[in-house]
Amino acid sequence: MTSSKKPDKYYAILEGALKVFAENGFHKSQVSRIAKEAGVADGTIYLYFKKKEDILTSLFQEKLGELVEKFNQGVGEHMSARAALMKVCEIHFSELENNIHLAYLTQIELRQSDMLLRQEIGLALKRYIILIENILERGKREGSFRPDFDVKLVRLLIFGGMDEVVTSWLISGQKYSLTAQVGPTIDFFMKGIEP
Amino acid sequence: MTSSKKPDKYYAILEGALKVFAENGFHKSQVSRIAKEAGVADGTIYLYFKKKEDILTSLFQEKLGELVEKFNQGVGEHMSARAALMKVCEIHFSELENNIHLAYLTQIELRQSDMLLRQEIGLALKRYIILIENILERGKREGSFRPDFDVKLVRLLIFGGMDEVVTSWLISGQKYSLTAQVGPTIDFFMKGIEP
Amino acid sequence: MTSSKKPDKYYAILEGALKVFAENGFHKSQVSRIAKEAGVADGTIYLYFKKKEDILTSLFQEKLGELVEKFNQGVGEHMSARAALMKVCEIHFSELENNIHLAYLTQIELRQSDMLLRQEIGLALKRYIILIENILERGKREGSFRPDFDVKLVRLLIFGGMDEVVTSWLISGQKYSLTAQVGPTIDFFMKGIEP
Amino acid sequence: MTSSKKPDKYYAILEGALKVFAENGFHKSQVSRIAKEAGVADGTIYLYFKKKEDILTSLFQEKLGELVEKFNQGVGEHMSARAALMKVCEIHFSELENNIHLAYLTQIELRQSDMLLRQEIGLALKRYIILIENILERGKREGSFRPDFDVKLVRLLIFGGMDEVVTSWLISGQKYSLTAQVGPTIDFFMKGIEP
DNA sequence: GATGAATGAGTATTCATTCAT
DNA sequence: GATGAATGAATACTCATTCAT
Repeated sequence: MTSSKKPDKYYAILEGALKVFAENGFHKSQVSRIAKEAGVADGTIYLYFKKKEDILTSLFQEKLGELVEKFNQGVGEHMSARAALMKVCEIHFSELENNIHLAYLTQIELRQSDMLLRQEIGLALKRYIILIENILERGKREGSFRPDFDVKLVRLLIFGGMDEVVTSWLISGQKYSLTAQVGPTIDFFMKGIEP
Repeated sequence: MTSSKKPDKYYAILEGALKVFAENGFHKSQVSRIAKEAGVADGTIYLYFKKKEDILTSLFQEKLGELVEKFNQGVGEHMSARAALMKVCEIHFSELENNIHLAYLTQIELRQSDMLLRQEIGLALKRYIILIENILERGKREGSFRPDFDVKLVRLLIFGGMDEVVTSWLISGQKYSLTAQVGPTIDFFMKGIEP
Repeated sequence: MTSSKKPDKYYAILEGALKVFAENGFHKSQVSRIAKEAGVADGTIYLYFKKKEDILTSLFQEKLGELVEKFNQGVGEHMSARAALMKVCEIHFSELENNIHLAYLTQIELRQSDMLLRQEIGLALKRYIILIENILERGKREGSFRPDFDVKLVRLLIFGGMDEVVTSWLISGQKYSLTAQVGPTIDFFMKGIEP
Repeated sequence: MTSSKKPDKYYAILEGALKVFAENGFHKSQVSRIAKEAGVADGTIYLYFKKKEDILTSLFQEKLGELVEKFNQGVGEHMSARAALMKVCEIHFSELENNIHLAYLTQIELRQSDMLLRQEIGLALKRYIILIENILERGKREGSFRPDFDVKLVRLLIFGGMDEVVTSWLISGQKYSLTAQVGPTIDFFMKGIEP
């Protein structure tokens, strides 16, 4: 349970920023627009954030933190490795399908060119990455997965695959159901394409 | 055969931009910096490109066009579907491993937030996408791949997987060999992780 | 006897301002910094002063008032005009030498560009000016000074001379004794440079 | 002869700044106002000056340079020391009386609180200072001045005196003739006030 | 075609001042 | 009286784009 020590306005600004960034992208978003969206004065933003970029960074950390939390709550140790992997994919797809602003944030804004930012994101995602790797290792131990694959590489391939599916769905205009792709996706991860 | 109708300066500017964008990112790159790098006057750029953004777009089109060309040249109809898929992965990894500026461009800059840009990129990549899909369909027909997977979905999963491997390699500081990952990657695509 | 009708906080703020202004100059001094220095809340300052500029004005008036008071107390009617003039110079130099913040205030901050402010300062200094003029006139009457100089002009020349000596001493980094200059200064005022 | 290497716009901006600074003071002068006064675009200013403050600095240097030049041209070695001193005072008073904007600049703006700036001004004035000291020393050698005064101190007293006379004249609203004060001023410097 | 000096629109950030508590 | 969180006006500076030469 995360006790929210931060004042309401902090979150109001983040929510405003989430909307404005999703609509215009970081660079085309004006601070004053975020302030208006959050219902505060321009200057108030600077009581909570040092620079415009800090809003983006904090937004990532808060939102990715929440997301990672959901993965950790949704996936239990009692599940079979395969079931756990499916759960991960379900949560990944459904959370983003149900929160289009968050989807924009993660699939589009997250890919900023700033190397520093990328590395911060990496940290925020670390727990998610570890969760997937743990499942893979557990599957190997339990014998439900092949014993001979490189966990780190496969983790990248699985994460990258899901990520691309979400991005494609987003860019295409969300014309189809993302959660409907969970089954076939897991099927591919498990069996590959070899007959 | 690409008959280069464009004057030398056009390409000089693109090469300058490739370097400058890779070093600073699109938004932090000044047009005058690109001009200096290309050895032309600031104003000259506007004889070849309408806006700063057009440089980026043209750069994508030229560079992705060359890349796609390499895929098409490297992958023959005579190859088995499996061999073709491996060839695709080989080219994908080796071309980016051998051209770090291009890698930055595709893995980092390509992910700018502009939706329009993303769609243009989609078009530039279309032939690559089709190439992969053709291989998948050929494999199905030939019986070397399973007959029951969704080609479009699997294409996303394969492309996304490779893409993530490249990005991870790039962000980590290119500490290991990217081409060494071709074998295990294709192995995963073929067999999945099921024992 | 100055009955201090003003509450302690009024003076606390002025002392804080004296320090902050001396360190940063008026324009680069933040009100909140003065508040912190004075140990009060930002808003409290506005219970005692209408605007930031008023702090400066009040500071001048208080400090110059004290200074003028010292001149009036130090210089008696019983003294010879020459002795009185020397006393003025002694007090002028020693008071500023012994209070470096006050020296910064009078020699640097006092010279702000605001015409209104300059005129207020003129008023605050009026009693000092009159004191000097009185001495000059008394000297003329007593016959200890020449009868044929313009009192107002000479007062400017004397005041300006002392002022420049102080400023020079301050800017040079207070490397030498200011009070040691009293003798030669008065000597020049009395005899000029003619042999 | 100073060959003006700088382009016209450089001087146009300085003249605009001289006017605007004199009217409003440095801190209350907007860059865009200076640009308008100079007949150039806002951005053009930054082709010639790095920061707003640089305009002020350059202005000082140019204007004080011109002024010092006039002193050096007006005062010859053939003059008696006394005549030379009178010439200095004449030029000092008449140049400022005839150029009210310059008077504001030197008497008001020059007294900014920035220590760095003050020291730059000191350098720009150095040649003037040396000129006065040379006259004083020549007078001592020639026997037309007393042999026993401190040149540096007397230079401060003379410069400070003249300076105060100018400032007083300026603040009072230029109600009287400044040049009419030359005679009595020199008289005081020569003879002091002793009978 | 080529130049690069000139343009001027656009915006993050600061900080004096207010006012609900 | 005292507080300090909130306000929002104000502006130096950048840089993509233009256009006279």
